[in-house]
Amino acid sequence: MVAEAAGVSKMTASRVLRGEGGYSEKTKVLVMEKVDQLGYLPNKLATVFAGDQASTFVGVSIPDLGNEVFAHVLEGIDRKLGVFGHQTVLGLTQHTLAEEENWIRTVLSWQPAGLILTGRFHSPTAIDLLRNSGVPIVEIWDLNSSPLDMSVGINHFDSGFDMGRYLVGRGYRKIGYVGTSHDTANAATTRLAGFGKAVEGGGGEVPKQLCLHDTATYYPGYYGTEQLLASHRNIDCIFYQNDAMAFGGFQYCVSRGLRIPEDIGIAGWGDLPIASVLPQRLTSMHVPHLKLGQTAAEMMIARLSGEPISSVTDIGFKLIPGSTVRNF
Amino acid sequence: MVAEAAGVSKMTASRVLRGEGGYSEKTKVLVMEKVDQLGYLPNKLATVFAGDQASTFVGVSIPDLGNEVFAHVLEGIDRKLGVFGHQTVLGLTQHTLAEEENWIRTVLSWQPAGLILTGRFHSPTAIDLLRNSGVPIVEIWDLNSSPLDMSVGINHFDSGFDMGRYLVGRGYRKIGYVGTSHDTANAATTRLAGFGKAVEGGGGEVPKQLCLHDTATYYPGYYGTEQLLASHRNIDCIFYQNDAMAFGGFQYCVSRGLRIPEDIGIAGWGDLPIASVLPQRLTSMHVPHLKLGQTAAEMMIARLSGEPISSVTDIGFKLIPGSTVRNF
DNA sequence: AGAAGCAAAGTTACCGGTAACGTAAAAATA
DNA sequence: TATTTTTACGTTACCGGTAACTTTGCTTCT
Repeated sequence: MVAEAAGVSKMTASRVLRGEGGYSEKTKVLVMEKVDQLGYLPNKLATVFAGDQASTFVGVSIPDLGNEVFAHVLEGIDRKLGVFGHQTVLGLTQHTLAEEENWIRTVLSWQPAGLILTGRFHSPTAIDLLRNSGVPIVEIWDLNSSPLDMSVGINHFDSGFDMGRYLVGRGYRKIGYVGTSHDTANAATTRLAGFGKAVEGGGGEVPKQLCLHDTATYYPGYYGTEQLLASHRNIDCIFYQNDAMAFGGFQYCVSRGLRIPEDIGIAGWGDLPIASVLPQRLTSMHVPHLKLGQTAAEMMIARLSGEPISSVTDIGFKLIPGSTVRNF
Repeated sequence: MVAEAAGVSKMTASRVLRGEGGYSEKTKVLVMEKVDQLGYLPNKLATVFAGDQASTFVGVSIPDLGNEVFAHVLEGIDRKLGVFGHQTVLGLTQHTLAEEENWIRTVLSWQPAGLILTGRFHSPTAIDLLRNSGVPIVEIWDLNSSPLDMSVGINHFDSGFDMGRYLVGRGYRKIGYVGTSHDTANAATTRLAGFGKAVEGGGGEVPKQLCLHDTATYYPGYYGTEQLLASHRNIDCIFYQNDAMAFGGFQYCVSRGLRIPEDIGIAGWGDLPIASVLPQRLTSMHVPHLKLGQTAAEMMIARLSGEPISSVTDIGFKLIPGSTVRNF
């Protein structure tokens, strides 16, 4: 420690730095002088390593940032964590459990205060690691009713089901789905399952078009729609993985001269900002992304400070009728 | 260290774990057995703290993630860093130097391998901290020709200037600007300065509409356009801070029955994915965001491994003519 | 058989903080 | 004035790894 250049023991310097008392005013001034002079910064590694202080890292895994939804969730998390003096260690898992597992191993070796993971599916090894680590864990996005530790999110199956029931209720029967596909089951998969159940239960069918290994954004929505419509006849409505894809699909339909909702209905999911400026209000499903992230961070903080909290929080969703599906 | 449960000294266990030799096969098996059994994970804090190994953290500061541009840059950085075994410690600075300074102080106390900072403006204290720390630093986004250490990005003044000259060349003279505004000068400010110079130098003028403390995305583009057009007459073209805002403005103009580009020209910036699905090709400025992030990470890695690199990389931009400005 | 060489360990010290305890001098009290 | 208490420090040990050095026991060679 450089502050012994002030001619005191490092213990005294440590006391001054932490302001815990037990030193004279004279000594304090002397030490602080040297601190300024040398631009001394404490080494947090040492404190945390010695176990004298808890770590302030929180590992946060996110599938990808090309999807606005996750970018907002991450923003919510990091902002809230920052307020409480915690730092985010980011991990982009690219929708694969193997990447997640690797990242978990690495982050755990850094002795984090906790982990926030997107999704409720993890590799068996990852689950072992997590259980063994003993650190607080929040699983987000896909509500896990029996979480490893804590969970915040929504029930994606139900949200898909509700949308399916709504569209069937509007009289649609051949409702296409356009989304992306990855190696790992995820929330979108669950949503689609719920959607399919509702539509098929209502006497309809769901032709699917999955854009493999693509990011759920505008252009895949555009070309996915093109492919879907080329391979199926009489589709009367399309449900998209999210609003960005729905917007891409919307533009494709418009470019083909299709009237919305007269010729074809369009439904998105997520209620992203872009929906606020479309010529028609997009039928969608509102999910409070930023709040979800903030809640995850708050649950983590609460757990770290020993406050009692319920381990599962359903953040809820709300169907937005919009005008891109018919409303007879 | 738990592996001494195997009945060997911790040094022997350490040797086995690192595979550096000097132990018998029997001992190796014994130790590895215990490792598996106990789910042992090495404590990186200890290794790095002792100085026996370099840290694998890289601090990355980003203004906000609501702006897709930065989300993509971050994605590029994190992916590339991950490939080389480094972790991103995120800092969202909310466009303020004070936040950045606080974050820098905290991250430096964690002994990071390096820092990647967005922008070339930093508080004086921050600059002191950075200089003193001795860690490699990459300033991104806004090209800094005399960087603290390294810099990757584009010359925003020039990119604004080029766009201004282009629009003047298309015959526009009263070209509005819609963007956001924050306490700190940033790349958008610089861009606007270049734009203003070109337009005014060409005999035009630039009425401005700045959305204070808002995120540069769709809706501010929409309402900013409304305000701009309400407070100025005869605006023949609008230049936006980015494509998302331009899209919001585009929608506002369409909703008002304005024809594009006949009644009003629209120019964005950044060439975001959304531009790929619009009914008209948006006039914009292409910037390789993902590549920018990757390059930043590569420069950092190169510096860390002692490879010689040039400290300033101009990643370049390219004007996309599009069809939202007239093309006579 | 004795010396030399080598493989397979063990020992010690250190990184930079802080807890816990020790101590000398000054201040308060008897 | 003698004794206790308090203030203002200093010392030692520890966190979990690893570098550098030492020790032990077994081969191998002369």
